[in-house]
Parts: sequence; C-alpha cells; structure tokens
Amino acid sequence: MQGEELLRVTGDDGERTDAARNRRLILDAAAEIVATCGPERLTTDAVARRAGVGKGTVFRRFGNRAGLMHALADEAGRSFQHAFMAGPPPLGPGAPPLERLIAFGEASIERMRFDGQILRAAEQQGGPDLDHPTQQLTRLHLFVLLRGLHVTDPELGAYQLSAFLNAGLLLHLQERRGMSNARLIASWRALVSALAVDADPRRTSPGPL
Amino acid sequence: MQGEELLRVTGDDGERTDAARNRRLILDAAAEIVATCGPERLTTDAVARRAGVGKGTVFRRFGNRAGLMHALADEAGRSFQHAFMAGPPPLGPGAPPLERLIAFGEASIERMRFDGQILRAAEQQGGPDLDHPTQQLTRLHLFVLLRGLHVTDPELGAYQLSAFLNAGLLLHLQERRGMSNARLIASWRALVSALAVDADPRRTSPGPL
DNA sequence: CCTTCAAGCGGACTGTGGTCCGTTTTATTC
DNA sequence: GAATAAAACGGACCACAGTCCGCTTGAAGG
Repeated sequence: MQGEELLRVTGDDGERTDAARNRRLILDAAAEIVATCGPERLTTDAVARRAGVGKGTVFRRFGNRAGLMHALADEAGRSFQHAFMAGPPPLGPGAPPLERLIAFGEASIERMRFDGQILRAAEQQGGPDLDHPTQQLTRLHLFVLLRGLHVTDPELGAYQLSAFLNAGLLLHLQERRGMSNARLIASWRALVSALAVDADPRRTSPGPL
Repeated sequence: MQGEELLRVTGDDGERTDAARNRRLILDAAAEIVATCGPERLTTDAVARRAGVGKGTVFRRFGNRAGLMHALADEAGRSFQHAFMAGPPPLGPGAPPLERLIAFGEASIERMRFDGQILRAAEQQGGPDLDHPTQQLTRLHLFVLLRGLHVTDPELGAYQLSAFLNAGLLLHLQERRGMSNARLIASWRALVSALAVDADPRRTSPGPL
C-alpha cells in the first residue's frame, strides 16, 4: 500500500463493478423514459428513481443532464460512427474524399429521422459541447477529408461544416420549415463541392481523383 | 365600450405607460448586472429586485431568461444592424454582394470582442432561437447577398453561413482554441468565395484580391 | 369626477438541475 | 479474513427558472 494507490485498476475501465452496474441501470432507465415520453420530459429525478439509485449517482456518472443525453446519443450513434470510420464506401474508407464528404452529410441528414430528438436534447443546454469526444471525432473525420482535398484551412473548415450538421438546425429545417432531405443534401453537396473546387480548380466535382 | 376594447392603443406600441417604464427599468437593471458580474451570473430574481419590480413582471415582458438576453443583445447590436443595412460600403449597400458578404463576416467576427458574451448567453438555452427576429434579419441579409451571387439555394446558404457565425462557436474558436481573428476571417472569405465561384465560375473572387 | 375592466403587477409557490457530505461498498494488502 | 483507504452511494438540500392568481393601476366612457 505504499504507492499502489495510483494503480487501483479493477474493472474494464478502472471502474468499480458497482459503478459499472449503476451506469447501465441509469442508461437503461433513461433510454426507457426517452422512448416513453420523449427527451424533453426526462428529468434526472425520474431517471434516478427508475434506475433505483440516488440522484447523486446520476450526476457522478454523467456530470449533468446534457452529459447523460450525450451518453444516450453516443449509444444510438455508435453504428453510425462505425459506418463512417470502418464501413463500406462511399461513407467508409476507400472512396475519394469528396465523395466521402458528400456521403457523410447525407448520412448525417438522414440520421436525424431516428436520432434527431436525442441529439438535439444533447446539444442544447449550455450551448453545443464542442469539446465532447463525439463532436471531436466528427470534426477530426471532416478535417482529414478536407485535408485530402487540399483545402487551405481544414481545421476551421471542419468547424464550419459541422456547424451546419448540428441537430438543432437540421431538425428545424426539416420540421419547422418543411424542407425535404433531398434539398438539404443538395445544398450540402453544393457546399462541399464549392470548397473542393476552390481549393483545387482542376478537380471539378468527384471527377478523376 | 362597444368594440373599442380592441383599439385600446395608448403608448408607443400599444403598451401601457407603466409597462413601458418597467421594461426600461428591467432592461437597465439587467444591463448593469451583466456589466458587473457577466451574463452567466444574471438571475431573473436579481434583475427583478434591482429593477424594483416583481418577478412576474420580468417574465411577462420578456417571456424567459433567454428573451431578456435577446433584448439586451438586440440593444447592443442595433448599431451593427444599422451598419450593414444602411451604413457605408462595403458593409452597407453599394458594394458588390461578395464584398458585402466578406465584410459582414469580418464585422460579425470582430463584434464578438464586445458583444460576444451577451450574444452567447442569448443563443444558448433551448438551442439557438432560429425564429428570433434578429436571427431572421441576419439570414434575410445573407439571403439577399447570396441571391445576388446566383447561388443555387440562397435560403439554405443563409442558414449554412449563419450557422458558422454564431457566438458560441466563434467565441470558442477565439478563446478556447486561441484562433486569431485574421484566421477566422480568412476562412470565412474562403468559404463565401468558394460559394460564389461555384455558382458562377467566371467570377473568380473579387478580382485579384 | 366616478365607474369599469382589461392590462399589468408582484411575490409566494412549484419543478427541476445540480451540490454536499455522512455512510456504505469495493478492492487491495498483509 | 481483517484492516484500510479510496471510490461510490444516496437523498437531503440549495438555487434558480418559470407559473399562478388575487390585487392594483391606468386608460376610456359617461
């Protein structure tokens, strides 16, 4: 016990077994409530009660309500994440960058039909969490693709593009403004194509890369 | 009293004199608190107390905390609004659309130094208010300029561009990521130039820039 | 002036997010 | 298996946004 304290690793992730169990209980309870009443009806009290844990436990695990929502959204989005990182082209690796960018936008837009509500709930409250791992992963993905297109400032470009793909905006356009996915996708395609063309005028559209 | 009830117009805006007086008291109190402690420290209780009115009055006037913030932000941004609608070019009318777009982005980015905090406070909480009059005005402005560039879908283009100019994102890039305004502006310029070029390839940038 | 009544007022009240801290559990070491 | 300390637990507690409703004010008609 003379320096072992720092290495008290036990579970999968340095998480105690009771902690892991409670995380799952909370996540399941939250998912159930969201499925039943929608994300905006989810209260931290209700989650704690349903999971059979104290309120403090919920906050210890997830930080705050938004954190819980993010965790939920991440579970829902895990397959999407896998699809664009390791799935078949054009979304996954193998296709040229511009095609992958277009496919990424399309997939993000169409995904809203299923995960939009939760994603929106996760991103509001204290402004979008630009530092959240999932957000960072999305931006990294966009960054790599933009760099592949020789865009001047791919880092900022990734911010610009992801700003448009946020759930609050897309859902507003789809529901409030009644815009079709086809239109949203066309506009996305125009945007990324413009960036690509501007970066290297010889390369029009997905053309021969 | 036989149908006159609908026309009970008295103040400037159909607002009773005591209501108008209280609106000013509240707005002034709020501005003072923001100046003293920053926007995140502003509580509706404190505003009401300082203004010497009841809490209900604050909510009657402004709907909610975000509404109050918006009102504050609008007051701060009135001169900016005037500048891009009726001021001298290139921000105001007179310059070609692309130059005005670039100038608009520059001004928005530089404005964050002064109004960023309040703007961010106004736009968070329930997601950005895409329906707020000020937001609509911004998008209308962008829409007209994009249409002037013969962009395919200027309406969506306006949404795309304004998504990037939101205070939460810009402040994050400036403060958290330490990005210079010069870099942000360069990226904005690249973005709108790309859209312009894509819409009409003959028109490369605004000449040799 | 007096009456009338819609608009406005205010502050007690409620619901919910988030904190705090004394107690309990868990893993490790001997 | 007992001792130990860190980690986790839980629910009372607090702060703050937003609501509700009985009371007041002020504009307009008589």
